[in-house]
Amino acid sequence: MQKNLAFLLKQKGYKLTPQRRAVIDAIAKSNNHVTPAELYERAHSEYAGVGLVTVYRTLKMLSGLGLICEMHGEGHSRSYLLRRPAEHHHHLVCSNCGFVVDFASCILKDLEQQLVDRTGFTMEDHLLEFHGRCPECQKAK
Amino acid sequence: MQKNLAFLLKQKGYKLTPQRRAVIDAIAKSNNHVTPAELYERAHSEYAGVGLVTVYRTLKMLSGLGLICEMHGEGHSRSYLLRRPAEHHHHLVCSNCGFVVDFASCILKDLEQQLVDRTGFTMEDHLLEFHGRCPECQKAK
DNA sequence: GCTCCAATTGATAATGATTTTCATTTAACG
DNA sequence: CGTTAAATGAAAATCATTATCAATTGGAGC
Repeated sequence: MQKNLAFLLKQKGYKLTPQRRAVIDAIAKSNNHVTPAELYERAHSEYAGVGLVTVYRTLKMLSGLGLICEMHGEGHSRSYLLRRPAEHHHHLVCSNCGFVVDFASCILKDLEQQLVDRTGFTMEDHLLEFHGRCPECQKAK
Repeated sequence: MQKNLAFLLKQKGYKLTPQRRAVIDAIAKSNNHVTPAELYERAHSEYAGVGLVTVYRTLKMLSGLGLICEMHGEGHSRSYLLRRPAEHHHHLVCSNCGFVVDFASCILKDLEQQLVDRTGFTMEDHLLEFHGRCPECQKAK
């Protein structure tokens, strides 16, 4: 289990229940994005006392704390989740197997400034994802 | 009603029903992105013979033809839709009122190439959205 | 105009993801 | 230990979206 995550939870005044432990464990162990349902399956098999509802609640909490982040897919439009490498970053996702590569890019700063100048918007956030085929899946096909 | 859209439909071998007319009208008239539910409301009030199911079906068809495109939001994660200015482009969305500015940007080509070189992925698509406050909403607040 | 047939339709039911409700349990504190 | 607010699971409630299916209809050919 990720000591830092668990510790941070306590710090923020959240109780550290075995259910949350199980969910956090399951996220920490997965090196891809996962759906709440998948996460439930994994967490539940480790510790039977975890319900799907609690998975949703825990994910919302972790998301609120900025410890995980949501994924937005192409066609699906169902929300996925992924562990976050702390700083601002973006995702490159394999459309076949779901493998995710994180990358940090501030190439957008220029573009952002151009848009601000042109439109008068104030910027809050942006969303950038690339979709393609990872090397493994290229071989497989 | 958008003559070009209706005409294109016919060209592609789709029947031009009054229901579809109403839905296309409603999209063409709205200058923001709209949910299927909103669209149903508008189309239905114009022509009562339009059901929600038909809205979904028509949207899927239009999307397949590349005449409209889906939006992926921040928190919501429900799929939105917007009329499309034909070519590849991205969106700048006001997080308050939903006003959308389209912009074309190929600034991503460089980044895309970098990622290809570094990861071995083949690229299929990407998703880029900026979120902020439009000038109107800045004033209002 | 009329006929005909595949395409289209709406009502309804089904599905699937997420949220709410609520009575019960429990972590963390003293 | 005892207390208490927070957290829990089960079940029901909400949503958005899709599938089913019998009835309707656009439009090509006459």
